[in-house]
Amino acid sequence: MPELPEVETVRRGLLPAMEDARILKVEARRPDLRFPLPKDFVKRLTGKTVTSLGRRAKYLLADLSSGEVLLMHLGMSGSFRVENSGKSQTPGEFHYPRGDGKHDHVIFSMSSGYTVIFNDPRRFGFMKLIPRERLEEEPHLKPLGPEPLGNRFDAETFAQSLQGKKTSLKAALSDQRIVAGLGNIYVCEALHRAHLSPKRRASTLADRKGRPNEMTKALADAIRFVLNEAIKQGGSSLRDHRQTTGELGYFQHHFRVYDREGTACSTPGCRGKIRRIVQTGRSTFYCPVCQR
DNA sequence: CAAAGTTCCTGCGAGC
DNA sequence: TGCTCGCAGGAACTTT
Repeated sequence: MPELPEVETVRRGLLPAMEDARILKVEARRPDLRFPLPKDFVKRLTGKTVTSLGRRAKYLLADLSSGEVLLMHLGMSGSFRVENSGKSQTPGEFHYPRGDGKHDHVIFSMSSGYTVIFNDPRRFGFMKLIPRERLEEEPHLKPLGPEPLGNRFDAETFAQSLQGKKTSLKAALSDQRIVAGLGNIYVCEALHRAHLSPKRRASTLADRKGRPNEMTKALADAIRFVLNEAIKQGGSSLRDHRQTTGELGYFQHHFRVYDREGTACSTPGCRGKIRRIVQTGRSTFYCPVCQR
């Protein structure tokens, strides 16, 4: 669930606690998340300073004074919370944990005075330590396509990667090699805003030479727009977190199609109704009238 | 019950 | 004909 805007929101929320702060203590309360924690995990982190906290697609990267990078992924249910003198706050108001502490798996005590707690009920998240000079070869990062909000993503490169693809636009946008960081929610939202059907062949967004057309530009713009809006709103709080009592992200109030099956399409003048279909095993929400 | 992100596996069909 | 490749679909991991 955490897609690019949620991960970016988490990153910003963690900055005051982590950036330029030393890790005084690490507690790993279980030996594994999705994968076993790295060997000597606690030892390799303790006493090190986080020199910067970055993001690539849905991954967080903490640069350490030891020359290693702590790579973190939230999986589907991972969250961080930041605590200080008994009070807790959410990083960027995203993903407030249930508060039972039951799934608090990794705890960092920082020299900033904050404690950073990684909570992940479903344990699809993971943490990994990588020497900085080997970041290029990291198997999780290597296949990733351009950052949608970065300079290397534009209609030209987008068209080139869609050229000749027989797969649907939904599948193409979900493919992290084409553009990195979108998940089910923002794929649906971007396609709706670009008025393009999730079932449309990806290759129709490039000409024979792989050049962009109006649709390519519209979709690239819609992707950037929807991600920027979501980041402004502090991300989305997701359906299986709706019972939580803490601060939430607000972007879900801006969903135009996601989880809105049967509701009227919000496109001005459109009389369509939002439909749900299943593509490559996942729900797709779209308007069959204004998305072509 | 299905939902989420990622990776891996199988099987189909198109095209060479 | 037989091979490779792209793509679809499903399984797996886990919990509410």
